Amino acid sequence: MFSQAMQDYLKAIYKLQEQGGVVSTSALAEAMGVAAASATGMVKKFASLRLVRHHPYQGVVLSKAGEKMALEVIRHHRLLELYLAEALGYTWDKVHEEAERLEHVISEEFEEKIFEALGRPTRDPHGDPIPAKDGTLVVAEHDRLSDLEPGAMAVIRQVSDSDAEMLRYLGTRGLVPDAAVEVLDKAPFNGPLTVKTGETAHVLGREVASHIRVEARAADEA
Amino acid sequence: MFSQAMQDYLKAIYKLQEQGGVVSTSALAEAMGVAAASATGMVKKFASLRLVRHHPYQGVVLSKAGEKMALEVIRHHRLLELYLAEALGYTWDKVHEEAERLEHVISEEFEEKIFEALGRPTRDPHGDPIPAKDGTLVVAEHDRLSDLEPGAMAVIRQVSDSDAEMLRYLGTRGLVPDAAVEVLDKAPFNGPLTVKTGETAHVLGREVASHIRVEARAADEA
DNA sequence: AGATTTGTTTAGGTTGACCTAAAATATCCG
DNA sequence: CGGATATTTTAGGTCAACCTAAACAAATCT
Repeated sequence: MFSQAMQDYLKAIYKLQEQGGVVSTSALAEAMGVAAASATGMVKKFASLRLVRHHPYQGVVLSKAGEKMALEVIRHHRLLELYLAEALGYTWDKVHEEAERLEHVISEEFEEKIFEALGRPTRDPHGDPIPAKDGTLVVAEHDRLSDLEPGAMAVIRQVSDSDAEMLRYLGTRGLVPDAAVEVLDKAPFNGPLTVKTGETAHVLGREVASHIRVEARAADEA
Repeated sequence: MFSQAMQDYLKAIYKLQEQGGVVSTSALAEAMGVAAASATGMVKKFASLRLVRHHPYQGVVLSKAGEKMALEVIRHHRLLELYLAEALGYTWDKVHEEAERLEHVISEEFEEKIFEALGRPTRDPHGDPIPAKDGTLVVAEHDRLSDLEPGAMAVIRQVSDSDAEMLRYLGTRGLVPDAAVEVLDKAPFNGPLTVKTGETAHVLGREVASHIRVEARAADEA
């Protein structure tokens, strides 16, 4: 019985850890949209619950238990996104927000039901891996756009009839187009992504039907 | 932006009003499982928001606005129950609990999607009417078991392969079998319900496939 | 190394929803 | 009618999650 707030904090720590490596209290506060003091308080609580290890000024690290809890929430989130899109015909730009609220209240049974209904998927619509029930998560090489080589091509599965909608959605995921620049600045190359329609292709190790393509280019080409 | 607690209070007031007529603060507290003082506080808040009219010692009455909000939550609840059962294969005994949590977080869009997916239903699996989006609710004659004439017959739609499960579920809804006695004590007749299997029939104004039947009998017959 | 900048924590306060105990106010009944 | 009983409200407190402002500690720059 962990509060919604706690679940959100765990998820945020996990995501920051995944991207940045070191997670400072202030980065956490920033990500959560709360004051630094609030993050400190929550970190102390987590530390006392052994969900994180905390070395002041050096960041927090999720313990095995903490990571597992974070992954449970993320599993819920990704399964929900997929379910909303596939089963209820949500457009991708709406899926995230709805899943954000539902992820905290669905039962294990609900999770199980949609998991089965979707045919036991292992990746969500954007190619992000869905953690297993046991807290296992396999992150493949080149899973993230920011890991792509210059000139590599990433194809994102079709979302809806409206490309604009999908792009807006990807924007909220920090990928395209504004946020992409930000993400890519930390990547091995620098430069804008160009976005245009394409056709079916293999993407991130998996064949998908698609008509939208995200091309990564080196900065000088732009 | 009304809190989950407030939504639950509104729903509780609505239900009490529907059954009992007069809703005292203590009855509300009882229904909500909180101390009387807590109910008083919430009632005062509602009164200041013009969601209820409150005449101390004479009970609270939902205003038009309050009733509309209550019905929105109930609509969510009933649509969810139906969806969980029909689309995800939930057994009836699990449906209520899950809907109870989901009802507070789904968006209007989610509501709309499942409403359409279900073919714009007007009644939930137990025959309870589903309020319309605009807060309209038609309560047909004899909609409730407790309104039935002695000897009348109510058929409840099939739930799962396990009759026991369904009966347990109905129990939580205050209908069968323990709770039924309580409800029926306030009804025009007195006595136990006998519950046994039957076959397809018209029920509460609507034809349903069923193999479970709830028979209401007058006390002297029992 | 010392001072400034940056990041972190502490101290103290607010809010919403709850609680218990005590006080106030109706209702009921002889 | 007046007191016993029941209901309702007030008063004061707790807890979780947030806040601001101030104190403190580390890192960084010259």
